[in-house]
Amino acid sequence: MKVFNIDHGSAIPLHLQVEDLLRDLIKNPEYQEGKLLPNEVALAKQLGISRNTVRQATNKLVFERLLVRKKGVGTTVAKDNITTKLDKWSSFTHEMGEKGVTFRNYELDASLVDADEEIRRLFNITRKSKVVKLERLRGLDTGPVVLFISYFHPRVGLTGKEDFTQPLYDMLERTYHTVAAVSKEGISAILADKELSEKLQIPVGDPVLFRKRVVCDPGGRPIEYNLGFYRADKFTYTIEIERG
Amino acid sequence: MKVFNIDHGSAIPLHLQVEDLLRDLIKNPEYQEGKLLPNEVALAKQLGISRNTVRQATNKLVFERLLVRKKGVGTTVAKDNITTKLDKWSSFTHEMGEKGVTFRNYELDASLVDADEEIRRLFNITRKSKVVKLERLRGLDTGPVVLFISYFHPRVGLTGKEDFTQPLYDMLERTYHTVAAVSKEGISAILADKELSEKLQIPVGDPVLFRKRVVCDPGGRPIEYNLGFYRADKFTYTIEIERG
DNA sequence: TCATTGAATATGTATGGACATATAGACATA
DNA sequence: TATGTCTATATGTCCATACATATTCAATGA
Repeated sequence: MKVFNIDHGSAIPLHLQVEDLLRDLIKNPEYQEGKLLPNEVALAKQLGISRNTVRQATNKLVFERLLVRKKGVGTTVAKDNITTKLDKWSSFTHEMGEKGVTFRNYELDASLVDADEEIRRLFNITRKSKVVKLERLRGLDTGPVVLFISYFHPRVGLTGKEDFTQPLYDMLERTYHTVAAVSKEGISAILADKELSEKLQIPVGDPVLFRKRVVCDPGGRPIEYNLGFYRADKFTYTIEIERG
Repeated sequence: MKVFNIDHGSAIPLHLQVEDLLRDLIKNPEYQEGKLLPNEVALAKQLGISRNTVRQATNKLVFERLLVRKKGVGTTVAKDNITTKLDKWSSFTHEMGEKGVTFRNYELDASLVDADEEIRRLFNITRKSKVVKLERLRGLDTGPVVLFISYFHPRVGLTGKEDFTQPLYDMLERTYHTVAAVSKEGISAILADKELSEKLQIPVGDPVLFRKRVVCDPGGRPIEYNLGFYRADKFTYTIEIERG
């Protein structure tokens, strides 16, 4: 059993230490299955801090809907988080597979990079945090069609050394227990710059379909920020209606 | 100027009273434009409560990203919330308008109903809450194409008496200051039951494209739960790829 | 047997105080 | 002019304490 300790001398605020400690603690299967967490008073005493500080930490997890407090009973790990798991969510690979189209990777590169301001805000992480960046150039046998650039939230725990050739969301679910449930996305069109033209093998200035996508887990917490650049001549992402 | 008062005798917890008070307060344009809110110590003193209670209230709004606290400076209303407002988000009416297709309403009915369990969980509201339900049957001149059923979060403030013939998200933004920024959606296919077949004017058992959509404001808070039932023979919602 | 009471226990609410730390502005200095 | 320093101010962190209220369960009593 892991020993939980609080460092009163540390520069890290106590409530943040407790928060991390709790995040670790509730990974334990018995808590996942519904066991009551140590009660606030006991936990405070055990850690040598005040109950208020414990609450400050748990408050955050409660807000994130990781924990559920019940007056007179105790605190447990939330069962099935927030949004009804939507009926269908499929990765790009699956969508294409269902259409009978086979994709291949032209380039694939993963690395650990600093998070820029946009990503920091989106993921709500600090300046010091590193994120895994995944760049994938994918297409048909006849040539590349789409360039994906993905950034993953540190919470997921990727190292950048993973095998990214398998379907991404399957891998996240199986290996990292991270379920991609919903996404927010916006679509617009841009012109190909030099880099895009080279990668997608189109002239500079050609139209490119640009899709931003934030993939979230069932609790609505972001796990991936994904930029997709599609050859507009090869790919349409539309709502279509036939005239009656 | 509205007088803010706290009722110590009320059954409603003080921090909730303060929370409501703040929600009202920050609707004031000067705060929307960045003016510092009254500082915590002064506010506590003015309301005759402790600073911690004030913080308990502001904490919630900070969590919701409505407020931003800055150490040594003060607290302000959050400017442009959370997710980078995605580049493009358009309502169904707009999407169709851009394609040069004109839609008409075949049926339109709004009412106040009890929220079922799914909606309560999605909106995080209590059993007692009523929600506005909007049912719209829309289509081309040649016949109905899609049945929309929408539920609106009570926070939006709809009564059910609104003019729903105008574009929905425009109306929400202009009249209710609710910005629909992002949505989460899932798509699946179902078979038409009796009700659907009658409304969409198709045989029972015909395929129907079923779309669940949760529309959220820029802070990620749900404002609408939307079910869309599309005639699959008239409407496709797809990712298409052309063979090279 | 069954309903009521009451104790134990957990979270919910609220107070009041203390010191730490980041910020902006005024001021003094090189 | 540029730089550093001091200070007032506001939030950040943390504590000890008290009482309210919901829940559970065992003991009690009709």
